[in-house]
Amino acid sequence: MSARHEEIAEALRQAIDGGVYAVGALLPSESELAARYGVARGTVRQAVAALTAEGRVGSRQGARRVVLGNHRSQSFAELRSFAQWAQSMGRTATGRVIEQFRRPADDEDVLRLQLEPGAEVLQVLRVRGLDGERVLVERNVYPAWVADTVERLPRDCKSVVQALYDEVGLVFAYGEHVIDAVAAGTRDAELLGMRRGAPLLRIRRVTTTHAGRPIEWSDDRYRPGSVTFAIHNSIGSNPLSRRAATDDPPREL
Amino acid sequence: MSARHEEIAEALRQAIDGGVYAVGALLPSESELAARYGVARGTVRQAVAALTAEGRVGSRQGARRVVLGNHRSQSFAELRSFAQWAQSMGRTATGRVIEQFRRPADDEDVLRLQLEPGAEVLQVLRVRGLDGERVLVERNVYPAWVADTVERLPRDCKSVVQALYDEVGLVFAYGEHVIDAVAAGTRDAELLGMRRGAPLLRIRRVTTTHAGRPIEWSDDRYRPGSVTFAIHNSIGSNPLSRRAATDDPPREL
DNA sequence: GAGTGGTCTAGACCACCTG
DNA sequence: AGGTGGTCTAGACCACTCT
Repeated sequence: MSARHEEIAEALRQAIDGGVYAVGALLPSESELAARYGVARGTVRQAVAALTAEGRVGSRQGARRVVLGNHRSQSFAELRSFAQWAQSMGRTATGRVIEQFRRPADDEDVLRLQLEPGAEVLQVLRVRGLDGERVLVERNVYPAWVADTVERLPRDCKSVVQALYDEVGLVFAYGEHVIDAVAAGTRDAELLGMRRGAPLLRIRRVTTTHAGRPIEWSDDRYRPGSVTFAIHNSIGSNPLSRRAATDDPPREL
Repeated sequence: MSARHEEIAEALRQAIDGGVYAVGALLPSESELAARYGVARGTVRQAVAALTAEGRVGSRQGARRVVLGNHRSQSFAELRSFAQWAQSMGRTATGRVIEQFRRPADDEDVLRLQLEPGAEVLQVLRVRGLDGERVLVERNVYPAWVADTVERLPRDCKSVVQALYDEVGLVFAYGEHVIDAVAAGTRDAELLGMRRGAPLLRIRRVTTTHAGRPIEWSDDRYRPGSVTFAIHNSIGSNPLSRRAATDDPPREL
């Protein structure tokens, strides 16, 4: 938060949330903001670009920026682990390992984790909860080079992401998430206390290091109603994409 | 595509897709790209910022940019309507109005569309398909000020968004989407040819004009397997929460 | 036509990563 | 220590919107 443009962005966020600029109202022009904060116009542009990306203001050439909303929505804007996300919402995350074993990589593992055929992977099945309520079933697959460290973690480890950072300095830097819906399998139903076949929100994710090396892939199945995901979207640009059905058939683990 | 930074971004995209820069490889430095394309560094930064937002490259201070992937997923960023998105993928979208009627706004309508209590809305139930296959059930609610125009559209109108633009110059500029999973109701099941209770991916959306005025809200229920949604994600500027600066510096593998 | 945001330049300094 | 990306400046011109 030391960068000047971030300070300005935060000041504008608070002004919007505080009602100084109502929803539907116009923001001051870039030049005026530049004068007000004593910075160059480019710095103001960096600040308002952040608000635009968050969906708080809209922007079009030739017209003043418009305040679109003052929601403090928690989206995928930043890569957060479940535990970290929960914490930032002021809630308590729990986690428990149900099952954990090594096995040879199958075709899907080889593809997603960029492994050599025949490599070994570590599969972990976890149930995670929020404030004591069971919320999701998580199936992770780790390549061999992180398996040892993961296996050494306590089985009720609250945040695997945090633990791997603390233990070996491993950073979960980038993620790609694919979202769809799936019926609860027998195992899912049992673990979440729902009936078999109930709808679950599924997020399949590959996480990589800064260098783009895959650290894990995961199949997370959320009980609906406990967590929702929001995306803001403009005619300009934002990081959600829609794709036609691909070559990944659902499978039961 | 006339802006120089967009041309450069597109050139880099093609270089990545064409294998000039493999996944995991490093991009040339900003200075080198600036020299190569004969532009200032700021222009190169605009170009690579686009690639970063698309999840194609990763970026961190002090290190060269890394190629993360070469996906060719159509960006949903441009807030395309279903029909426009389908067309850009070379597929054929169909749509059919099942039911269309006016009714008084309920509490949900008033909230989402920012209406006065007692206002009238137009509700439309549509089924949409891709290449002849039924893919989603769409329930739209329009405020009175667009209802007339929507009612006049043909019942098999392929793209309502396009039609409203052509007819009255109305631009669907911003959207907020909330994603969850839901069980198919009797009506959903019937219309999509599935069994009742089957899992559907639900996206509830409010779309607004440039000025932030709501144009519609919609409850779209997708049959799983036909369309998936993807999000790219990076840790951004916020380093993975804190730890003591004295001991074990982060390592990268 | 006046005002606004979008693009672009040509510098500068700093924070950070890597050898 | 040298290179790289992140921040910032102070201009300029253009495309667009608004009235």
